[in-house]
Amino acid sequence: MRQTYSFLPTLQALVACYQAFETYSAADIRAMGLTPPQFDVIATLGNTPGMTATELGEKTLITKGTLTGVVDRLAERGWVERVAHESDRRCQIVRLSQAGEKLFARVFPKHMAHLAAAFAGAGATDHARWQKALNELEQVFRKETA
Amino acid sequence: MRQTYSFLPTLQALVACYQAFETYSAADIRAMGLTPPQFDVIATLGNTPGMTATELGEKTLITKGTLTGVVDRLAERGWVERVAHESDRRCQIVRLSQAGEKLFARVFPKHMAHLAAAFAGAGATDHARWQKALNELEQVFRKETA
DNA sequence: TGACAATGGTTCTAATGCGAACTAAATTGG
DNA sequence: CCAATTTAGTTCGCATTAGAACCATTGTCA
Repeated sequence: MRQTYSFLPTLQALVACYQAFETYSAADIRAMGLTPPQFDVIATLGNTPGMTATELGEKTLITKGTLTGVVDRLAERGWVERVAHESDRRCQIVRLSQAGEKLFARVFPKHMAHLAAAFAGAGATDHARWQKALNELEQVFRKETA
Repeated sequence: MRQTYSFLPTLQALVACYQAFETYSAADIRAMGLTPPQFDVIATLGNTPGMTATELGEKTLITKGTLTGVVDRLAERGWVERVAHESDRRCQIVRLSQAGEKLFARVFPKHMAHLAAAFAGAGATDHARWQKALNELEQVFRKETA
């Protein structure tokens, strides 16, 4: 009777795939003393002059309530700093500190290499097919919300 | 220089797709007064005589440390119960209570309908293509771990 | 200009989430 | 048959997570 739902295998595959990625990626990130969201923020801020907290949340897919805490802990460790926005006093610009830049230079290439190792056998055709499938599937859930 | 990493768009698509699913699915589940992990447990236990906590964790992809708390809260509300395993005193069988069965009968079809609505336009060919892509991608991360 | 809605962040609560340390029970090897 | 190892669950510490309530600031519009 479970099989009346023909979409379940697709959803199970999506969740299993995402979990596998998370596990593979997070192990490497934690070994460097960071959490996945912390790494996301550092990676997003790297090679930029900084950005609004809202913009940072959009890029990292972290909700604003959560982002406050993540940035707090990164700021405590001296890797990011909050500076006032020039024209809009509601905004805060979040950017890497000097130490943050150094951290970025150390951990970002390292993690990219870790990911690249996993994709060693994949070609451009594979990536195109995967991206097409994922984008289609994403639209399945977005069209209902809109 | 970001573009030296040809796999990043694939990973971004995976994360975005998963997030879209989570958001779409969780909204419906929360509206029924449950959290996504709680729904997973209820759905997994439905139409079964119950199972070991380890087995439940494997099916729901919830780590054992987390599962303890999830089952605790479901047990407090009277939806699941823990019973001793017959031969192995280390194990506990987790199963739905009477109230849990009623809850399952109420929320499971409802949520399946919600998901089915999203997949309304998708055919068997689409599902086959999506599953193939997701399984391939999952193996990318698993082959390194093994 | 002055009520009023919209936006940007913080704070709060409840629930995950993971890894590591821990207890109890079962299994294995010699 | 006993010591050493494995397995099943719980507990703990720390960090995230979503959503709602909240404050301050900005934008809109009559």
